[in-house]
Amino acid sequence: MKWSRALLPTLKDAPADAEIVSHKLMIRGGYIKKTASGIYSIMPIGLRVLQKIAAIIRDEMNKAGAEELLMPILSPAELWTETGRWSLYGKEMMRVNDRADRKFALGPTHEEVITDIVRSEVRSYRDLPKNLYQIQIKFRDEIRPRFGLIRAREFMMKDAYSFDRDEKGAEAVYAAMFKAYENIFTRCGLKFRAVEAESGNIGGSFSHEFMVLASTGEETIIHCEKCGCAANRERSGGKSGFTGNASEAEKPLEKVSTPKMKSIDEVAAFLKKKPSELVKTLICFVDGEPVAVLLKGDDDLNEHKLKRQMDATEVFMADAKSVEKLTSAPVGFAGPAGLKNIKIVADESLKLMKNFVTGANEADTHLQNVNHGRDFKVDAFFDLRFACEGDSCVSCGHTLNSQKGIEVGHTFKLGTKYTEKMKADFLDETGKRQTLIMGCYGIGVSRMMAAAVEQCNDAAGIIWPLEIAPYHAVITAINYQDEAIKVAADKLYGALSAAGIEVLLDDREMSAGFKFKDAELIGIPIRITVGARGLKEDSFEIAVRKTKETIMIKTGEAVAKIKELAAHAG
RNA sequence: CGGGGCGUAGCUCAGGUGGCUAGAGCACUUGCUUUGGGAGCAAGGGGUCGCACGUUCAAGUCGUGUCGCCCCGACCA
Repeated sequence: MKWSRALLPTLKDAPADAEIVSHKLMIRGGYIKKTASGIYSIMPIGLRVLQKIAAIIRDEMNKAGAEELLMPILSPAELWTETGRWSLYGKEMMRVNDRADRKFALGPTHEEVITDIVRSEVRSYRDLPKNLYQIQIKFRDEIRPRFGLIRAREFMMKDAYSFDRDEKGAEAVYAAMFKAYENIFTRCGLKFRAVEAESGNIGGSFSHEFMVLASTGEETIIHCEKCGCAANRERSGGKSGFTGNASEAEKPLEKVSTPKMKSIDEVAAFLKKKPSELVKTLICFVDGEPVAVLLKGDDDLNEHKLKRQMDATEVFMADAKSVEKLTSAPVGFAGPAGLKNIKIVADESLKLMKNFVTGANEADTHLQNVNHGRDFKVDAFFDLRFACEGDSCVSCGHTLNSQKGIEVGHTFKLGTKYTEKMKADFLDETGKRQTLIMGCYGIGVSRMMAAAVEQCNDAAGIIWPLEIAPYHAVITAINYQDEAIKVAADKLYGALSAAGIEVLLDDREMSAGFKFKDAELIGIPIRITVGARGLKEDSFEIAVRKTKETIMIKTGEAVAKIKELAAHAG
């Protein structure tokens, strides 16, 4: 492609509304253009990247025995009603009515649709297993779209759905998908980590997330270098090194005035204590019931753990009004002692604590030397805190590290969650009706493009891994108006194209510096400079974007060298 | 949905206590010069100042409403 003919608008300044590096660089590099909030047009070179990622995904999915299909973007309300998700999904699912006023959803995911297809076509164990996938636009009306393609409302997704006759089969396909995912991210040239995860809205029994590692990622991964286990911060159950003071004698309860001290840090500083000597009391609603949750002052509540431990479907923090009503004190002064009509659950660390500080359920007042058993009764102890760096690994005891990542893939073992409700079953060898066992496997294709940029960039711009770069090479023709340069550049362009190298020829009437900056901004892995200086020596200059390494090469050897570089860069 | 902010040229942004013809840089067009790190000179084109209503002799500027966009939070691939 000749640059002068491409729609490839680069920008010196990033638009004011771009916040993170991938968003800025993709807009500046002409990869994407915002059409509405959270809705982007993919510009030509952006599409090239997306298609390369998609091609790798297709290849690995096909190799793993999956079969591609394409489902409609609109799905009828009736299917969603069958699983209950028409009402459960909430506003994130965009709903539309057709001319006859029939209700449809803009597909945020396709479990219902695929299950409907499979239940009507699969009747016998002989038809199993099945693993079907599509690469398609999804729409989720996000509460707050942000970060460009990282959290867009409309996005490209690969979603696969497997159907098996038994657990053994389901686990085998899950393992195959896991392996395929590892291959996909590796082939795309990305550093990533697979972690244990919460299954969230989709549901199911277990699940993994695939994180592209990037310091700017929103997700926190807790992992163990020694045994290799890794989990999303929400899921991770590290053991804290907290030893407590359980052997201390119980001291008499004491009321202290703490005017306007609401936060743990304020109270701790005021009482000259460490935050870990305080206990925070959080009022939550667990399936509508108020619950007081106690944690060591420097720990944070992991609501997912609370939800799981209490076998609840919905957990949220109480609003200020409810807190005041339940504790008869303003927010910031809640404590377990004296609480009535409310269940009290505590993190396990409290077992090790004596003579701690809590709120007094009274404005501007805290209690010192509080002890459970004596001053209040804990209904249950659970692991409720967020694991953090420095905790020790539950499986091997080694110290845990944390990393930031961007979630680009998610695999779920769904079991019969959908197939049961939708009566998707088959007859086994004995003629008995059995429910299909399902799994689902997603990759955010467009998010992956953004995550790659987030992982691979420098001050000058994007640094694409070769496998997903829009072009392998760019020929920067300095002064293309000069006949000798034009001839040399055109010849090289033709030779590279013939050799299967995807190459962009910068034939614009721009100054050299401008073209260099543009080439670096859009992130093409290999740049070949064709200019008078090199031609005098019958040479071109080759520059590798990633290493900034430059070499002079005789014009006749350029194609071979570039082919070699392209092969190695991967 | 709660809190905050912003809408002026393709992009970044001035102007804002009302005042006559709305500005700058970058980008764009033409010409000349230039050509190995975001070139120089000259001449140009481009705006219903988000939209509506109101106040006023007069609104980019003040008021009300509305729409859009962004940030923080709750929520999430």
